Amino acid sequence: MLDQNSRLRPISKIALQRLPYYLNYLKKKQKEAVKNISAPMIANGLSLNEVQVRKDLAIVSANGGKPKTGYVIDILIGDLEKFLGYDNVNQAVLVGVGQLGKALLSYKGFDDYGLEIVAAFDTDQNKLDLTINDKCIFHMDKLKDLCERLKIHIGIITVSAVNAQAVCDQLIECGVLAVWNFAPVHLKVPEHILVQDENMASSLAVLSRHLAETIEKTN
Amino acid sequence: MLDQNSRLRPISKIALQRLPYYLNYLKKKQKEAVKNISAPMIANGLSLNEVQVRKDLAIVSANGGKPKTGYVIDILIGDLEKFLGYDNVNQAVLVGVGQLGKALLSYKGFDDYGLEIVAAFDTDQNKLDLTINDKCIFHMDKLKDLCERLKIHIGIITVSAVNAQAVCDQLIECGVLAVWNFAPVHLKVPEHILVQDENMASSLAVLSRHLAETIEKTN
DNA sequence: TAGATTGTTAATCGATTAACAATC
DNA sequence: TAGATTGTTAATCGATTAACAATC
Repeated sequence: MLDQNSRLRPISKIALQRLPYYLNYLKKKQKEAVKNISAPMIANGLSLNEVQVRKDLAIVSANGGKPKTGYVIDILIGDLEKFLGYDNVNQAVLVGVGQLGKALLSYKGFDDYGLEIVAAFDTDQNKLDLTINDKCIFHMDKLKDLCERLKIHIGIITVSAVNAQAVCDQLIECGVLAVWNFAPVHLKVPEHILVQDENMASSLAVLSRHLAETIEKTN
Repeated sequence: MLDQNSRLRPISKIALQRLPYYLNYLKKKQKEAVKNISAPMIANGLSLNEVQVRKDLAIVSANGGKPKTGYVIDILIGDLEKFLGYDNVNQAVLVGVGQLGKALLSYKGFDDYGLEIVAAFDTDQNKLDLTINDKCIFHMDKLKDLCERLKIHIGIITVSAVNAQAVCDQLIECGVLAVWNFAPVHLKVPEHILVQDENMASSLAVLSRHLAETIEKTN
């Protein structure tokens, strides 16, 4: 139960990352006209432990659930969206307009998660002044001016591994507080800056190993 | 130290995901003509604990390091690449040729990680028989035939959240053993099937919260 | 009332970090 | 030899899961 006049409730990163799964599941159930839902039900739907679900929801839920009936689904969805900050929009810039950069620029779904990419940057002359999904592509020269003027706090890095650290340094110089890094490198940043890695090489390592183990077992 | 005639060395998922970072760092140093490298050096370069680095390398390295000098960088790189299976190629199919699917199809870098996307599938008539980066796009009808014929073990899901579970079920039906899931949903799969999630909604939750916390502190 | 479910405290598990002997 | 570094055992830390009283 979350008291009204509280500050931000502490939550671990790993728990935080589970919340969008709850939200997705609850919205699905909501569409099926389900009105109440219990932790054991959610746990079953998402293959989680039911105590874990209850603990996660205790952080998020303003008024908690009721024994026997569980949580009111509409209220719980609202609490999750509020906790995840989907109501207030965070603006971001994207650096590196390659295939992946273009894909992220084109993606319309970020609105739902409270993210707005306001502009993209690249050094390639051929890409400049193009528009993708109504987002302009500027030269890196203009990064600082735009970020400071619009008080941008999120930088998305979709440049190659070799350039990622330099771009990261520039973004921080421009006042960015959180970096979404798609380059397969470790970025060194000051203590108060957050780097969220989306490292496909790491994911592929997990996939490849699972296959190796599975195939070994069948021998 | 890894004895020659061993089976696959056990490793935790979280340690496995660190290995590509080591590899990237070592290759960078190799380019700088560094010949030997120590765990404390790597730990410093990647902002990790040095004991953790040594334990990770102990799993991967065939002959270990030497006190005082550390590891021979060329050998360690070879050991890592072998451990990660970058020498033998895993074939994959991709389902869902939207913006993200196209970006992944276009990406040339997967070769380096031992992944080859052999074909893509969609249900949209307009996308069929197109070719992206030499990869054909087929109708879902042809999924099973192709997967079974080529013995495909990896399925990449880049369809929308609502369709992801159905696509996942089909892939498993086709003999896929590991699923790389870009849809922001939890997929239910049999025990022996691995799902590796690339959930951008989870990442955004982390970014958004960091901003909320940082901004709260400045008030 | 009976029992499903909540919220929370205690126990377990796994990963990280500290301590330390061995060695090049 | 002296000391940096290795590999490993022990201690710590945090997250997950089990146990249980409270309650609708």
